[in-house]
Amino acid sequence: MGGTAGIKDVARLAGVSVGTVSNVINRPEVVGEETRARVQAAIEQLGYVRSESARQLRSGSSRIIGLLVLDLGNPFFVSVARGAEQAARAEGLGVMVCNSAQRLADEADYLALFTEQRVRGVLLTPADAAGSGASTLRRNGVPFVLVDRLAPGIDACSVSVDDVKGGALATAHLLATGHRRIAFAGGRHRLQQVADRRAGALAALDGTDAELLDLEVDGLDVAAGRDAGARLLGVLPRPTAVFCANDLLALGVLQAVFAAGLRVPEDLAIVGYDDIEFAAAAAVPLTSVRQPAEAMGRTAAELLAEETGGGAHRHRQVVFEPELVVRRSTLPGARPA
Amino acid sequence: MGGTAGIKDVARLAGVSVGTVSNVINRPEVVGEETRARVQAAIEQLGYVRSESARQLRSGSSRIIGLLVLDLGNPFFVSVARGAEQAARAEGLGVMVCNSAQRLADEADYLALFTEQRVRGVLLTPADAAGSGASTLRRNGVPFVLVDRLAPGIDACSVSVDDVKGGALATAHLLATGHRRIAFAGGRHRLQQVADRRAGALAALDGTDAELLDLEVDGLDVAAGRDAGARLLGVLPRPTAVFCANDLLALGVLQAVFAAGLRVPEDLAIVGYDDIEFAAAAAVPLTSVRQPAEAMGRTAAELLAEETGGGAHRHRQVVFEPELVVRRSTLPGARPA
DNA sequence: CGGTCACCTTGAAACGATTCAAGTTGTTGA
DNA sequence: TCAACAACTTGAATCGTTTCAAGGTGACCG
Repeated sequence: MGGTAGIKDVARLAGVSVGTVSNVINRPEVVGEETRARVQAAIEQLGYVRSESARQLRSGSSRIIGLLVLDLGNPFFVSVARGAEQAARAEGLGVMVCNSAQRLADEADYLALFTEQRVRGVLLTPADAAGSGASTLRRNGVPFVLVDRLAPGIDACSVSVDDVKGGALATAHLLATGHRRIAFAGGRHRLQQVADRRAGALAALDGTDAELLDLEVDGLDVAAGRDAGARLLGVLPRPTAVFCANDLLALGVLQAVFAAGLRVPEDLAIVGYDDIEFAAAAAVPLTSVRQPAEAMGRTAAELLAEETGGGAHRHRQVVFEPELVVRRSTLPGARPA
Repeated sequence: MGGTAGIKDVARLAGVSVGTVSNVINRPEVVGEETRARVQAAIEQLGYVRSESARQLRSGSSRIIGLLVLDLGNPFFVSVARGAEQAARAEGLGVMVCNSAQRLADEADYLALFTEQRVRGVLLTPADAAGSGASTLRRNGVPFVLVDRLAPGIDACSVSVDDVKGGALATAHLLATGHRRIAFAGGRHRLQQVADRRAGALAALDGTDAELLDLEVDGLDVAAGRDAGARLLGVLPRPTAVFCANDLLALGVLQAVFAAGLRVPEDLAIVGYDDIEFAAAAAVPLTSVRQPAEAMGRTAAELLAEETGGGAHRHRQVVFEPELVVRRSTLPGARPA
């Protein structure tokens, strides 16, 4: 036992050549039945485990794909990862999940790690609008699929959701329920997704008498939401609704509203984005824009598998549709006049 | 460019031997200044990236550690992963995060993947009480640290929290706020953590006139909690409080209570476990038992680094203390007589 | 009986790095 | 002038696989 037995040891014990052992492992059908059994027995007996690095070095291809997500603390990305993992397993591939936490430096580090590992390919949720990560990969010849992001001008596959439309859906809903003074928690964030959702909101507002108040945030998590919520409540005249760039922010805003002794949706209506599971379980169940997270992960992994699978492949841009889920946090009803 | 330049190409371009290039990369201080600059330039120019599999094959040691968690959908484990990642980076190591989803078959698959990769070591949250994963790793000579689990009888490091104590804390709190009929959502689950929390609850109840009702669950997520909650409300006489094996269950129970038109804590008090961020943001903020998730991940990675770092090492069992965080879901007050 | 074929097995040449004993310079001190 | 030494560089051996041309055997056919 011990991880130290090599293919040579197996060959010696079974009384065959190393080539035959390799065949038993990789192309059992070409090996004679009796020989195969003898080799299998030797493998068992020695506890032989093949060295993936040697395999990869010689054969040139890796069995793992890298997945770099923007924020593992956001259940949305966890769902994406789950979907990717499922699809990858179906192809016999492993997934190495890493978290850039929206830091460009970390993104670069992980991409370098992936490149050194010669992973089969990378599923990337880019941390910046410029797409520096994508160009690094391109330069190094690493196949990749952009996730949660269109790839305009970048010659690659991508899987995304129409965020402009999502932002418009959310905002149209707020308009329809009578709001005219609406805040956008997300401000002028550098993430494309946030900018798109905001653009959708502006588009929905266009031609109405309603106005949008930009509320800067300094992260996209619950803590940032609490902070933004507290600031929002100080704004006069106070907006009657807030559209948050994601559900984590929305949950934070909700906490801030409660901490101030106010009510949702009476004093402030809230719309989130992503429809994570916790949005439905919140203090006041959150209206949110749902994205098909698992399907995105799955599709991305499938596109990558196709691209690196040897067959024909043309880059594709898969765009999913967002869907508004209305819950109590925007329930029309008694609001200040 | 392209990922195809090897160390030989660099050597040729720089007009030196491959040994020197290797030295520039790994031991720059032994190379003459002028040569080093020339080699660096060649590396840049060719976009050379060293092949990790070749490096690993020859040098025998990998730069990545595997982390296999029970449930990535549980923010508790995401925090553990974050902690592990931090510590790993500090040691110059990468982390490959995988999700066994509590399925033994998946656990086995991922451990096999880690073993083939010859990872530096594995951080394992075992999916069964028997510790089959641990013995697989032991048999293959892969160093590992158990996470969120004591290692009784297993000769390995471990990082855990005193779950019996946590269960006792939660239950003592319920007793102190007047409850006598308490349900335990988690039933006779095969996970050691769940069993321990239940044991702690029983211990706290010992010698009192209170009773514990086992409520089976068929997962440890929000959906299972909703289901268990619905069943709980049908039990007569209805328990006045429920202690849930984790916060996801608790959030699900909370939803079920609301769906039935009842109130928390008046009709049912709820205590969760883990104190995930969403517990505080819930419909009714949840009382919960906090575990130092990031510290656990960090410590586990450090122990592994020490064990595989070459220096002296003796296996250690690090046990953290749980801490009760009281919130509104158990606020003493009007309860049915 | 020779030729063909199917079937199985062999063994050596990669893959791309690291390592290390040995070699080459250049400098210093006696 | 030479020995000793420091500073740097070299190139071959090696890690554990996969791959593949070539070899061996026996069966079958004409």
